[in-house]
Amino acid sequence: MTKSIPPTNRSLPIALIRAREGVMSPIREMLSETGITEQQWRVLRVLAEFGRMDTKTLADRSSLLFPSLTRIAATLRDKGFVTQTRDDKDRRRQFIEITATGQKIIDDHAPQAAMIVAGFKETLGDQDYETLLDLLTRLDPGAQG
Amino acid sequence: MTKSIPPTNRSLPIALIRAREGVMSPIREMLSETGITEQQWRVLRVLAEFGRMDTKTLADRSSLLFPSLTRIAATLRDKGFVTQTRDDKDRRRQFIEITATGQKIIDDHAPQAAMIVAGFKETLGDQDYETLLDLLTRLDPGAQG
DNA sequence: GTCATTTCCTTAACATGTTAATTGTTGCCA
DNA sequence: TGGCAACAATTAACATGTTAAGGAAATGAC
Repeated sequence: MTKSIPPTNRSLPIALIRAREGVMSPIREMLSETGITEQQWRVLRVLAEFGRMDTKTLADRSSLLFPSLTRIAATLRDKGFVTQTRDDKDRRRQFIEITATGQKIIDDHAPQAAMIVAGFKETLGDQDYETLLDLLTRLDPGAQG
Repeated sequence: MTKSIPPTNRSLPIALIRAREGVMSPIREMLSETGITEQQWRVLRVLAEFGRMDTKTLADRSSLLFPSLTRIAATLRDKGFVTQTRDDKDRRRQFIEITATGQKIIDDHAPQAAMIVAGFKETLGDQDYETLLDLLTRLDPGAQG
């Protein structure tokens, strides 16, 4: 019994990629009319949910690496969806806040996003859906617990 | 009861991203010494498992889009890990095959990859691991069933 | 106070993801 | 056979992922 890697059709990394693609495809389609990307949407959602915060916290909550967030923040600022302000007490740090224009993007598309997610919840069933979220969380070393 | 999107910590797309990052991080670390990327590894694995095949099938089995595969195939060819040959009967099509050098990359690192995956299997337990794979597959519209 | 260290953020460089446009071939059919 | 639709693959353009290096500001030892 050799210890070879599993066939690709039962590979966890590939399964994760395909599932993500399946979930993101309709969301990307929905976002295409807004002109913002999936990651920009994620940043706006975090800002809408938690309010003004520093860049490190934002990167963590958005699951983005710093270099990506730097670019995305610049893009969103240029589009007028967020504002960037320096921390006067520590001028290295920076705070980011969603604007009314950015909030409108969220408000206008949140219902449709909710419907898409509800569709997947229905596909799996409420119980399996929660089970899936729990199992995924257990693969995330950053999750507390 | 407003129908708003779920908080980001119970968001399916974000949970998928974080789980993928948790799983891929040690695999990327393992691959860093080989000089190939995670996607290049995936392509080589598919070729090692199924043998010579046309580009469309390879893209499908590797879960890669065509433009990505074009670049990756060129990179792997330059590194001597795969060969590309035109189909004489239909000169639009192309076949890709792993070389002995490429196969050696797989052979040399497959055990370590297997150990990493086994670690996650142990983390979740055999039962939950299989459950997770099943649930993920149900989110993939490309999966038959 | 000064300098090395640390921290936060940005840039750089390269690979991939994504969509759209383009090129080269094949097949069809009037 | 001539022309057009369909197809395979590439290229282009832009955004992000990833790692490494760089720059500015704060911290701490002395």
